[in-house]
Amino acid sequence: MAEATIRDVARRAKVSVASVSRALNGLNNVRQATRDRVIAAANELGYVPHAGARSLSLSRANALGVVLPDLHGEFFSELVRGMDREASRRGYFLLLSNMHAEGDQAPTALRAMHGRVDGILVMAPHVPPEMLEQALPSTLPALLINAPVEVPTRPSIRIDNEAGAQAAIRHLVGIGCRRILHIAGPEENIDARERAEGYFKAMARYAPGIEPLLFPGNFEEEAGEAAARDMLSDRRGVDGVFAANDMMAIGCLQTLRAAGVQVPDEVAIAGFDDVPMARYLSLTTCRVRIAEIGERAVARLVDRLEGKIERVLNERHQPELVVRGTTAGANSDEMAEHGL
Amino acid sequence: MAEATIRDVARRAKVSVASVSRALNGLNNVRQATRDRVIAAANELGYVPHAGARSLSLSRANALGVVLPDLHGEFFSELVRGMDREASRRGYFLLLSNMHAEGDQAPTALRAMHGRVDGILVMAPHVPPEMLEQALPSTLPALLINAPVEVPTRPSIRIDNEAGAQAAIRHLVGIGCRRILHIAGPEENIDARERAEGYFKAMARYAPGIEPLLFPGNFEEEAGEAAARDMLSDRRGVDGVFAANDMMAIGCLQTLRAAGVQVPDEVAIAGFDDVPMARYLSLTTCRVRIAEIGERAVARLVDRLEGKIERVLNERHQPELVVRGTTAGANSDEMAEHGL
DNA sequence: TTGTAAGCGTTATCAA
DNA sequence: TTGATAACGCTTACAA
Repeated sequence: MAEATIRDVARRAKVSVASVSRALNGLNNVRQATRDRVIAAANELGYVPHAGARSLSLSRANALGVVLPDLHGEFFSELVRGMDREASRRGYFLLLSNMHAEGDQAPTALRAMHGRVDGILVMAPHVPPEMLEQALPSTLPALLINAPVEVPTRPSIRIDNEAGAQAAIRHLVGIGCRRILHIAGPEENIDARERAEGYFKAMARYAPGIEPLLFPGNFEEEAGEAAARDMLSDRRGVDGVFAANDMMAIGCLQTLRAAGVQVPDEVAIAGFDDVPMARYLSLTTCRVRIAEIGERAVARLVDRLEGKIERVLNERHQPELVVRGTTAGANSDEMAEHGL
Repeated sequence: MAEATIRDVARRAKVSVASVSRALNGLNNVRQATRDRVIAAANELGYVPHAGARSLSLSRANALGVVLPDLHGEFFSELVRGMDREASRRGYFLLLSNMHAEGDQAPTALRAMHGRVDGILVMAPHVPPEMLEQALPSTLPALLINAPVEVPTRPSIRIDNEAGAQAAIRHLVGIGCRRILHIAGPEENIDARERAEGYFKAMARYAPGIEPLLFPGNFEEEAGEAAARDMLSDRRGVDGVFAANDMMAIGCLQTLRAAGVQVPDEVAIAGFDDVPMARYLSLTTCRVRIAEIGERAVARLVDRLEGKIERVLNERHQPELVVRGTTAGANSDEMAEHGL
């Protein structure tokens, strides 16, 4: 049998479709007896309202589009988990569309969302802003997550990468590191660029006169391994490593340890993100509460959809330095307490 | 300005809406000149078809509903990643709805999908089958992932937990373990139950006469730690551990090692899942290719939606034993090669 | 309090 | 090859 429609219910309850709609949506201009009849009929028929038709009529879909690049494990799930949590709290569905980093999939994915979502959450750390601006349907409210730059006209939420990097360097210097190497992320990635920027600024500030050392990476574990091998062949006096993300920090850590280098005694290591593995390897890192970012993103978008005006347009998520074994030198706590 | 509709395009191109629809959808019964005019007009107006209206008219939404419980990190993202990959390949969107383990959210979530998706993928390892069957809209094609039992009328995809458990035990016995402890998962979880079942069967088969040892757990790391503490206080001759998932295996491993127990020499440990961390900790485990399950699930559902009949109704995903350091005894490879 | 009917933005049928 | 027009399933004026 085909699914029952509102007309079937109306027929069965011997009322008009309008009354069915009113009764089922809890409007008060309907007699109790009528409402009861309608509800009974709906139950008997196993009637479920057709969300598509409903949203066409109401011109709102109660769904949010989520456009993400190919993300690495934890980052993806945490982000979506946070979004989902807040979305279901607010009564919205999430419509997912991964766009693969390359290609011109972004515009396509965004267009296809028109008419099925009320707003979109876009994460595109690699897409140039003008391309993004062009691809975004002008009428569809959007919130940008980690966009390469703050598009002035679009609300956004970003990680405060510089603050995180500064905290990490400050801490490394605080436990006595001087020649600190930065394993950088991919150049086209805004987070990577900002973390490097934070590194340079922090070095100038906390370790003035000491020349910064950069090793180019790509956020993959192998890059950290490569950096470690490089150090093993020519140490250049490096006594600290700040990697642009945890995976590279982990690669570096494992390779150094395997070669017999004492961490943190000879070389201290800090990462960025606080992936679950960081805790197991006791890696010092800048914690990014990804789920929280997802929640905030949804909350802000829904607020806007529901007419609440925003005070802040561009929000920054503050990472939190988590000190663990890879930097926990003998007297680190004490030194940290003394402000450096 | 409001979004342009098909009527605006029609007006601008001086044709009927029917022609616009035909032209834009690539039907061939439209003159080239007309098509050009329509396309030009559409571009000028920045016209994007309204997916909701389209799907109402076509009575198909090009979207799949995904109903998942609260999953732990890697499992969730891998599953969704696999689904998304296949879905975008096939031209479908994913509509996400986490249902939280408790509550009667399942029926609600499922109902709300009516009219916005063409089929649903449901994962509900904890929901009793009759409740599930009742909640599933009878007209909406569904594919069950890890359902508690194979509902005969519903296609499903499951992990072959028994096979995985048997392989693990066989391997442990093969490297010389005899008194093997099983750290079980939650009782209401079908995977956990099947893994325990596999453990019992395999013990009877590969270590006949040796009494099985069970420690109740809940898939959380802490349960593994508790099991380890239990062993530390009373070893009972345990020389092998098979945990129902990696997290518990990891908890056990860390706690034993911290207490100075040599793994694998004194106690060998194997888990289940092959979470990313397993590789770092060199944990032997049964690999479940989660993304692959997601892909298969989408592929099968879409096939069905598109009229391809299925030969297999209930499919089992075969885990693969991955031997690593926590069981790699001196002569394990050799013994494994000799078939035991 | 109820019913009739006009939308919402498409596609598809049927004539022309 | 085109255009009117009736669906699709719902909500909501407007009338009664």
